[in-house]
Amino acid sequence: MVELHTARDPRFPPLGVAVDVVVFTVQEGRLLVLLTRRPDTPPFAQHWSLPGGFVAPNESTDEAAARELGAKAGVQDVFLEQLYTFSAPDRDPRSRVVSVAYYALVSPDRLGDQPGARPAHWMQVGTHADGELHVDLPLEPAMPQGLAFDHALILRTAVDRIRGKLEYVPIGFQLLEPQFTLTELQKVYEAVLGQEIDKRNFRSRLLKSGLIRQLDAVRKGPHRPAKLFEFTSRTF
Amino acid sequence: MVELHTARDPRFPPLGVAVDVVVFTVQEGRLLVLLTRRPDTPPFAQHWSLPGGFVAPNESTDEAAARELGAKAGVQDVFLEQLYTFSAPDRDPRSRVVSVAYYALVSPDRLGDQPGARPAHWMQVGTHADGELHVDLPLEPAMPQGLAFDHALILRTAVDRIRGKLEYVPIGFQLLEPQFTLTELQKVYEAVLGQEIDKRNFRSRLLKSGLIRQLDAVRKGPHRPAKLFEFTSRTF
DNA sequence: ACAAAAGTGTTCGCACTACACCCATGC
DNA sequence: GCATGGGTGTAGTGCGAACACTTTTGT
Repeated sequence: MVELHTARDPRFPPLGVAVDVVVFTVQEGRLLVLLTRRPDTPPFAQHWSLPGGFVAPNESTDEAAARELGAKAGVQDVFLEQLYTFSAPDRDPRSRVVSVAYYALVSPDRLGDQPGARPAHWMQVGTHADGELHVDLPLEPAMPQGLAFDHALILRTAVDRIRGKLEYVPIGFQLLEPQFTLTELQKVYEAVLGQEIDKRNFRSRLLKSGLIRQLDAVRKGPHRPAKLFEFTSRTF
Repeated sequence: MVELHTARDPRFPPLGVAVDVVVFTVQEGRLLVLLTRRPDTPPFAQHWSLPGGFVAPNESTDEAAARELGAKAGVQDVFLEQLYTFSAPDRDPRSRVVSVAYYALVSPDRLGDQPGARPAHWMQVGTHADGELHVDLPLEPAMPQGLAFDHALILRTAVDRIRGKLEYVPIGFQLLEPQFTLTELQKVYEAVLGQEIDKRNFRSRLLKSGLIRQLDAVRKGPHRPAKLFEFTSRTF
């Protein structure tokens, strides 16, 4: 802890502390992550990067992450949890910056306009057959490849986390509107996990779990209407 | 991230960054945690606290935690993982300090002398019937009660983590010598989980898992000798 | 009537739980 | 021979995995 110095010990100067937020959503069966464009100046000029920013003196990293989420994605009161802290001394080539990474889950209906000053876009996170991830960065001419800083590592860590967590914590509903059909819920699971799920097993498991409750309404579509469900509790 | 300023933006000054390490060991069926004594000066004068210290400019938090572990507990090359980052603005009343907490698992045979300048002691972590934790702090006269800073929260987070992790990752062997008996392993599990385990179920589960291999040696004692085992891999 | 998505049950194997007695050794 | 910890098996139950066809609606 803090014993080695009282005010400032020159061997241990304060460091830059930032938050980076991996914002996920699922649309049309695809897992999407929000990326922003780096400025035209080095380092990583014009690369894509995770939204993030420095922590202010009077706020926790949780608050800084929530603030970033509002500023860059235009959303509030969404699922947001700490992921991991990345601290390699050279992760930012300009100066020492420790990044406390967060991940957020946002349902498409809560996505507002993106008020960010620089462009922010939703990119699909795909899974190769060998388990490797790839982000579908647009291949504009002369577009730099790869994510800025160590953001590819942060993204991979975040995807691993939500996949592991999805299997034993009901976080899937964070990516859906309050009312949903079982097929919609299954599509979310499949998008996050990157693999298909058996429909009958999925449905019986969810119904037995007591996590969801059937409503008296249906979603009409071009075919047979689907029963609507809601989660029994929005907190857990 | 770094985009908001290049060198230094006065709204986002650098912050103190420290590591705190929750070092666990198991001895005689008791889960122990290493605590150090705060100095005689505020804040938290003479309170017990987790070992920790500031992060140097040229090291990662992983390296800082390993360095702390060597300095305060006298051990190297032990299991050490990042736990969580604690960042409440007022968690250190003197100045803003963000703490990246780690937890370590050390087997008793690897514990060396404690080279720390101030006293460090192993305190038992017990579990009440209602699930609450308690640390058996020595009740010296005029001894301040409770851990310094937010260290009670960090400890509780660490205990929850190793309990959850023990059930699906083989971390138990980190707390044992390379060769061990099944009873010794079971005692470790019971100490960490804070509850008793059925002997037959425990043994059949471990043997079926393939994680351990029986050796041709036995541990002699005052009674029937016990077969010795080792873990099939020391990495996972 | 046809296309498309919704909805539904059974079997099988495995893992977890509960539970009680004999065995090998030192003293 | 006795005290002490080491070592073993079975029955019951619940959960996840595999697997294919019928139903309902819109067009």
